[in-house]
Amino acid sequence: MVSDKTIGRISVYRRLLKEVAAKGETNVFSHQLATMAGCTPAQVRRDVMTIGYSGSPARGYDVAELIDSISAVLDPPEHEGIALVGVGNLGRAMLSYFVGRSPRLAIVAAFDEDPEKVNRVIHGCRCYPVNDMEQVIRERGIREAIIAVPAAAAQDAARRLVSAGVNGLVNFAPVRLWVPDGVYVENVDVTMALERVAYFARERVQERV
Amino acid sequence: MVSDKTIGRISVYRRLLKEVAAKGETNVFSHQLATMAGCTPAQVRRDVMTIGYSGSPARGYDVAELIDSISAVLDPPEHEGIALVGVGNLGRAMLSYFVGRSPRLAIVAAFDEDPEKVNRVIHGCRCYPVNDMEQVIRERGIREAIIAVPAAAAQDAARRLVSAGVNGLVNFAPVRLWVPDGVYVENVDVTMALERVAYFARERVQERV
DNA sequence: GCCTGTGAAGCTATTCACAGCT
DNA sequence: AGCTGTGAATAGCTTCACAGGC
Repeated sequence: MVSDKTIGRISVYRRLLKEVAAKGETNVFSHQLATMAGCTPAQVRRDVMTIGYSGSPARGYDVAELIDSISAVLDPPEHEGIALVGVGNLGRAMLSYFVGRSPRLAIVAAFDEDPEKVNRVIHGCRCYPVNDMEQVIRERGIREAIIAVPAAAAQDAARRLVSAGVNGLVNFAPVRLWVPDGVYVENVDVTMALERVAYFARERVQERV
Repeated sequence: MVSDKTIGRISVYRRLLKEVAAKGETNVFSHQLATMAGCTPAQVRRDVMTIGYSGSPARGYDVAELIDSISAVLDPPEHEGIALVGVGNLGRAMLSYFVGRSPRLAIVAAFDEDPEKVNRVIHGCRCYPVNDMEQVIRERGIREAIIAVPAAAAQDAARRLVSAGVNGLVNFAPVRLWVPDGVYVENVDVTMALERVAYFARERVQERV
């Protein structure tokens, strides 16, 4: 079991490595990856060690091999479909964001209660009525979902998703979700992010005085 | 100086406290807040201590006073306007999200290069052409910004924002931004969040076997 | 009895520093 | 000379556990 911090960073490394590969580079040193990722070389080496890959002192890491090693950890053994609940502005942003991304993780079903959206295909993804949620999720064997509904509707969405078999959630609603043990929730809290930025932006300025 | 973890949690506490206040409760115990926030009572007490508030063993914390103490840390001394760069789906989601929120932090100017959007008012916020960015930000004394543009445009947006005086950024683009010392960047990395959820959702299931 | 405030302990994550390799 | 891999040290964060108060 790898720590959540390391999982987050290797996800970033992989994205950077793909950029490096696109430039035609075949090898990369820990200090280069560290500069790109905004962390220390020691951190990169420790993370790489954690996932069981190793490079050579002479050439650093083989870009393609490191991408494969990271993918072996991050990627599900087979394609996994993701559900999206809520096709408002945020939901559509998620759809356009994940269109044409990693084939292993793609949004395959969206849910909304707006009759205008239901049964239409939005950004390449079919939108179902909320009432069909349990059925579609079971049929497709969906295990992860993105909650992009207003705060008041989030808990109920989570409950229904979990009851249909979902055990991983990305939650954009500004509420703490109650879920059974064994369900993993990652909260993306924009208000918190903004308040944090406002605080540290102020503090940093004062620091320099 | 308070740690970023604590700043994040007290932002959550404040939101929860406002819910508690709305129910008419005037006092709350650390274990109640902890349950709502998904952390331990000791953590709550430590955070409250850090920001210099204290409750009473008999009544716990006074809800209104604790909200005020948190606000004294989090809120800027006077109203601060925030800029939004990129009025696509994600940008509009941010606008509707922050409409009618805390009066202390509000999006006061949006920027986009789409002529269809420029000079219109969207969700109550005026949209300016990207070319006016420096000028509007200087005139309004804006210090924080949200970057909601595609990855390829993010670094340039950051550069222009910082050159105009912004020193706090919430970045939704999946790239690491290069900014001078003294500028605080909070990355909201949705791909990372989703990959993490996929990983831990899988691991947790295996754990139970 | 059940709460808060807090020193001290415990844990986790990060960084150091250097042996070993090319 | 400059890199990786990694045990050891450090730093930072969380939890324990209990004194003190109502």
